[in-house]
Amino acid sequence: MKKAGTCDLNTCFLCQYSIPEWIAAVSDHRQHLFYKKNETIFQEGSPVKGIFFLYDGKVKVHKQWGAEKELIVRFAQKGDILGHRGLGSGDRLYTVSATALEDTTVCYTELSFFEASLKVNPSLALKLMQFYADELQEAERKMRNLVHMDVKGRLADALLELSRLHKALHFTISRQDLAAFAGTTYETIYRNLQEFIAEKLITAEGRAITILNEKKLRRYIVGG
Amino acid sequence: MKKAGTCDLNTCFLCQYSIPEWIAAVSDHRQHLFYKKNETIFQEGSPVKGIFFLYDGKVKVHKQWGAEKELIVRFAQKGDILGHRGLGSGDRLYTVSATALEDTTVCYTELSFFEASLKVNPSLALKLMQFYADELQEAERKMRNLVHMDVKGRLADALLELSRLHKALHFTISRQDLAAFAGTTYETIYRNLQEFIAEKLITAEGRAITILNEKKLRRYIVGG
DNA sequence: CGATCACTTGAGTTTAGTCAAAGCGGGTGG
DNA sequence: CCACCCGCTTTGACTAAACTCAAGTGATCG
Repeated sequence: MKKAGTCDLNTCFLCQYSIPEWIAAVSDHRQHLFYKKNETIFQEGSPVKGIFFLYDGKVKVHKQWGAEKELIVRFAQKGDILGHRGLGSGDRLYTVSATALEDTTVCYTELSFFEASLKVNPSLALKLMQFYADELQEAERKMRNLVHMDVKGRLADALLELSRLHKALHFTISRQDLAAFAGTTYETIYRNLQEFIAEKLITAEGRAITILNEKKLRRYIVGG
Repeated sequence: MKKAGTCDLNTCFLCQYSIPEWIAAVSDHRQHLFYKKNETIFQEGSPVKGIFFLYDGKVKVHKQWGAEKELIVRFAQKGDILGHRGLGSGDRLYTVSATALEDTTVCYTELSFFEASLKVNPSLALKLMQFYADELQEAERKMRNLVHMDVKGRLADALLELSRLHKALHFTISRQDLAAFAGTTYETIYRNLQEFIAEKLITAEGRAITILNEKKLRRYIVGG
């Protein structure tokens, strides 16, 4: 990780919702940090120091289980907030890790300054609240899927979500990460991807995946 | 559901965090509603009209899957907020249902008034944000458990959480609900409960469950 | 007294997780 | 240049957890 220049005011959450009186303070308190591919931005269990806004790059947010296993909770895109799970009422420890999937630039703010911003700026707090509400809904939808859908359905859901995130039918992801995102194992993902390829719903060349038939893919998500 | 009297100012979230100028308005805009056991408070998929605060009773918050299957997302206790998932940025539809587990009184507020309160009262918004952050953490922890823990571990976790919610080692819950909470089926829960009983970690008389050995129960939650 | 409903138990099936091994570049250093 | 090693992919075989189905049991209620 190394430091870099400053952030244009309209990319991140914090800046977009800054009230005029506060813009100067925001400029003073934020800094740009640069992370290389595969570098850890923060680690589950370590104390929360600050909040990150993703300025450029891709980041996975994941929870560990034992040494080997993980669950990817979310992929963050440009403009997204990172580290906000630390704002709860419990211990100030990260409950997830964040790892750069490509070279990534973030806009970083000390926790204390961010909390001060929230107090001073109700519309920021409101916006953040809304963001949480959305994340919570999504998390609960995923929980239901994990319980009631089979792996193939979850994989279809994961692929469609990735496509939505990238705003394209084509994107890149390792099978390992796909497995951790769909909540299953490498081999199972491998076999199910093969099936989707055989059905001509997708193509895959290494990590590059293209969705060919979104509609049929979506059928796997229905269930009862 | 029928209407009832008014709410003492200190039970719910909304009232506790009311700023002085707003208390009169809060009094005008809230009302008490009474729900009988098993009555639906709101239904997944229907439009969000307002926010509820649980004044007395127990409520399950659940997501449906097909006709038969459900997942219980959370049990609400006195003072808890209900319906807050509707505050996200998407459609204003409930993404979960809420059903009274016993006779229940709630303090109800129109959505528009609640949103106005949030704008006027930053500490309410902040408090709610923190609440969401906690819920999100918990939801993500549960997701990880669903993926990586076996049923016995999830049941142990569910039992301990219920005990924590009731602030007692003794509580009452149907096996059906226990299954929906742990993300599994009736029969599987039944068999695993038998095992816990055989190991003298709990007792169960019908729906009444008592935890005998919290420490050993907790061991089932560890995993890797 | 029959019907209904939840509880209890057994048996069979299935999905997906585990383990193991072979294949396949691609890069590195001898 | 070749041999080797590493990491990822591919595939097969086995295993086990837990879901499903089905049927028996017992209690309750009209």
